[in-house]
Amino acid sequence: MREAEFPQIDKSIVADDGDAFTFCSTCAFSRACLSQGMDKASLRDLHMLVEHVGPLHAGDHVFRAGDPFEAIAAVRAGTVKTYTIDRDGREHVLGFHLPGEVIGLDAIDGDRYPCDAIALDTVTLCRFSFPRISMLAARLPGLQQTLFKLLSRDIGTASVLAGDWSADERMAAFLLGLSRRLAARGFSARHFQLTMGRADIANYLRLAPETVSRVLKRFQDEGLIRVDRREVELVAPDALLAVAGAMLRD
Amino acid sequence: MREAEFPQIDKSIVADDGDAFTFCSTCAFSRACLSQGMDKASLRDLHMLVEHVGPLHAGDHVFRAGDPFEAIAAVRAGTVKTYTIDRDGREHVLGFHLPGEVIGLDAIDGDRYPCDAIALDTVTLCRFSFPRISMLAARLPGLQQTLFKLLSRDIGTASVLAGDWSADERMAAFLLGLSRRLAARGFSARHFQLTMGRADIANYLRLAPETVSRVLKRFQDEGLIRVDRREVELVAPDALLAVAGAMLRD
DNA sequence: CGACCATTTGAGCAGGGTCAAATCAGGTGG
DNA sequence: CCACCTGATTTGACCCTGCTCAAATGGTCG
Repeated sequence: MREAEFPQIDKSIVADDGDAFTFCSTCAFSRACLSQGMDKASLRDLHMLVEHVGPLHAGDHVFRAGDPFEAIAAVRAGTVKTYTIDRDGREHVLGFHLPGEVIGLDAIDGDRYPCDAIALDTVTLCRFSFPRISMLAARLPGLQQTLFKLLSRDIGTASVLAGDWSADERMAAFLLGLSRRLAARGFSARHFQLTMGRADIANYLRLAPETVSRVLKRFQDEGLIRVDRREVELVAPDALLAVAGAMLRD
Repeated sequence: MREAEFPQIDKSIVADDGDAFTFCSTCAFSRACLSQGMDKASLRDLHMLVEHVGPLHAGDHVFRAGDPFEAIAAVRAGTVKTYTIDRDGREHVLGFHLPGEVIGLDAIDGDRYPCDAIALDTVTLCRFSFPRISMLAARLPGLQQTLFKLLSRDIGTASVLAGDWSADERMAAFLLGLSRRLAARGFSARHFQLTMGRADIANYLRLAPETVSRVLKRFQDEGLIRVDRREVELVAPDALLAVAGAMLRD
């Protein structure tokens, strides 16, 4: 049922020398590398150092804060939440990572992961040893560029979230952001499941869970969305975009 | 007067073949590269593609949002503010960049700078063509690693700022952050000048200027700091750290 | 001295947080 | 098949931090 919704994950590639191999086309690397015109031999080199992980189940950790940093990982299926627990015991949700997205990049600086990564549902991953992928990146300009871009993009994302936006702006941008990211992977942009609870959404958006609940309800009353439990339908995405305002359009 | 406060900027290096050249030791690259044990010949290669820029004066732009992205830059002297102006005309201060820090990293993803960078006082820079430094990074593992780390660190910094901290926590962390960064470059950790106005600080911390003013005053009344105009003295850094709490210690 | 700008100070307001209670979906056991 | 338990979500009432608006202060430079 859930599986059926997934777009094709793997892609068959025939290398120039005639050798065929299978490449997971969900992970950011393959997509980015393919789009950067990386040749097939290089794709195969990249493929060689991938370690497929999972399936993990809801609540399983991908890595924990303090673990020695060895690898970054691309989500193939499911949702991963990254978060920290500060000295006062408060949790800070850093992000939700959908299929195709890469986690662990913030660990490069420092030799340990600075946050926890936990599966919110059934998750599979591609794991890339960081020393090895750096080494490969030195040989493959396209890969190096891809890594630089992934890192750079995360800076931008974090900066936007750091802005002083209203609860409405945050919520609207969050929904549209999910929608766009899901659409980019072949899922429906209009109708999707929230894989995380209200408390996680609230924490991520720096709001109280009660506020998330109220804003969602108001959005529904205003005809912008329809929500039922964790199921969301964007009824008027354009109106939602207007609410998100500068947070998305900048 | 101001100049005298600056620690030594340039460092003389004698390459293995006996050639001597001067290397600016303020910029993050040289520091990081030196500490990564990069050999002298490589340092010279890096030095070859540096373009020294400036001095720029308060109000001069280093680059503007929308300019084609060509280069990243390390601040040698002065303070650079990065900010965006959103569709509603509101300014969002992204950061203040002190000597030794690198700007333009968030432009790598996308072919244009996503923000404006403006000098707050007299600024000099080292400019590195990005295509050329990437190419060099492919040859020099230490440089590639340095770039990855710089990018990764900025993700972490932005994530912390995105948290939901109180005005007191933000202000305390801001002051201590400046202090630490200045100290790392050889300036006094206890006594320094704010090169930015209250409005900029407020905007950066997502507070109102009035709140910044009030919090600073209260910190002074409580004996944590002494402020006069733009001059700050950290009277009780440890107490300030306690106020910053999890924002800095995590 | 006077204009100008940044900063401070004061008073009042409100967005969103907190606390507590009600509701509801899903899982369990009878 | 239904009562019951559990944890998530919603709803209501109230409060507080930090914002807004406005006016005062004070330093700087012609």
